[in-house]
Amino acid sequence: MTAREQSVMLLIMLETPSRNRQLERREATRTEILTAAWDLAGEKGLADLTLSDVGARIGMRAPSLYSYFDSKNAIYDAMFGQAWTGYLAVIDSVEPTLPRSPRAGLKKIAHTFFDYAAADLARHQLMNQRTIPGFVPSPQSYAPAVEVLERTRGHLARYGVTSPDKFDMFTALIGGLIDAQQANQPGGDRWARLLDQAVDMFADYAALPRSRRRSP
Amino acid sequence: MTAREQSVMLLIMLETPSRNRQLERREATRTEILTAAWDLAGEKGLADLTLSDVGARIGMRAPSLYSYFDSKNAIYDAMFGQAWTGYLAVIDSVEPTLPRSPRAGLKKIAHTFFDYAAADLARHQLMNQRTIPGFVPSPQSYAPAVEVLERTRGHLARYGVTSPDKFDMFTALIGGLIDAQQANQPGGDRWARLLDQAVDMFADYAALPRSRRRSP
DNA sequence: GTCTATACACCGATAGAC
DNA sequence: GTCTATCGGTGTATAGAC
Repeated sequence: MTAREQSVMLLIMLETPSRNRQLERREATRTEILTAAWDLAGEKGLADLTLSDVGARIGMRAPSLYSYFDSKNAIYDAMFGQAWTGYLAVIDSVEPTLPRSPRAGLKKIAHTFFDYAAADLARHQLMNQRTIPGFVPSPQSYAPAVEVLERTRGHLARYGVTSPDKFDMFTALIGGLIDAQQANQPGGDRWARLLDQAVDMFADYAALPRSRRRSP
Repeated sequence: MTAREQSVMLLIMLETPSRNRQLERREATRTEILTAAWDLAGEKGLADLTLSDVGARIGMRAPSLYSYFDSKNAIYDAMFGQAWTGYLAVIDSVEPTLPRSPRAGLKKIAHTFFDYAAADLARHQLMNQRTIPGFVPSPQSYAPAVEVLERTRGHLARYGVTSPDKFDMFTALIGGLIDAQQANQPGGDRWARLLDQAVDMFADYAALPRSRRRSP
């Protein structure tokens, strides 16, 4: 390390306290904006989100939001990242309790994802549909989505579902139940009730053992 | 029939030719508007449809469209009706060629619906998702959607799928493949390839015969 | 550095001239 | 029936107050 590098580092260290407080305040406001955005997306619909409404909800004018986000699409992008990061946290909390039995495990995974998607239509649309024209998540925001996919792939592999086609079939099946529920009867349980049957149907197709009493 | 009623009727009959021409012209313009709307929805996204663009495409100003539709939502509504009426026509043409075998029949139905939905993302979103906040189809436009559902229910019943739960499972399964394809890889075939496997999986679950050689 | 004020181009919708 | 003009909105951008 050169002398110049040392002095630069010292400067950074000295500045760090106030700098951290600024960054923390900024991050807190960003979070406040996103919370307001989620609320409004839930109330008025994802596509009807307006910067005026978001600003008004936290005592700000619309243009002030541009101090925290580059554009409206940047807000959608941050929401996209939050949604998938949030589900990653759900996975973290559920993972230790996953049962050993393949069918029970797949059911737990299916219910967990279904419940997360069904709890918020706007979030589901942002995560899993192309509701906002032209919206493409940034690599940063897409990363947690990829990690969710990889983690889920690992879980299914542990249960004996190794082929990519079967994995795609599983996600499409559960996603189909979610989409049907959200599109035709949001808040209801007409398709939610079918989750366990769906998993058993898939498990038979994937030739997973029926129960621990069966052959390996 | 009173004399007054007779004269009124005569008046109507005399007026009918020109009146019909007016109505036909009006209907032609409405169709022209909807065609332009479909094109633009496909190019810019369903939610980014604007009346200015629609009007410009047919040599009209935006306000002039209000002579043919009460609102932008009324245009969406008419498009919704067209989409489902169009699929009803597809059903009409496919119905006579439906195979006797349950599995082959279900596969034909699945492929037919998949292809129709996959051919147009905007149409799929309007038909099967809640992309436009607050949009609720009118009873008039919803009618063909209901008829499609009833017709399909009849087809599945003919193949031995009679329980409502199994019918919901089938539509969710095929819909899930469509949604996955449209959301993750529009225009591709990663989930389309799985259609036949999906139908077989469902047929096993619904305990449909494997082939004509089997027991009844 | 953060926010307000202001401006721009565009949206859906309405009123009224022709 | 189609137009222009207009209204209250929108997302976006910048200038400048504090």
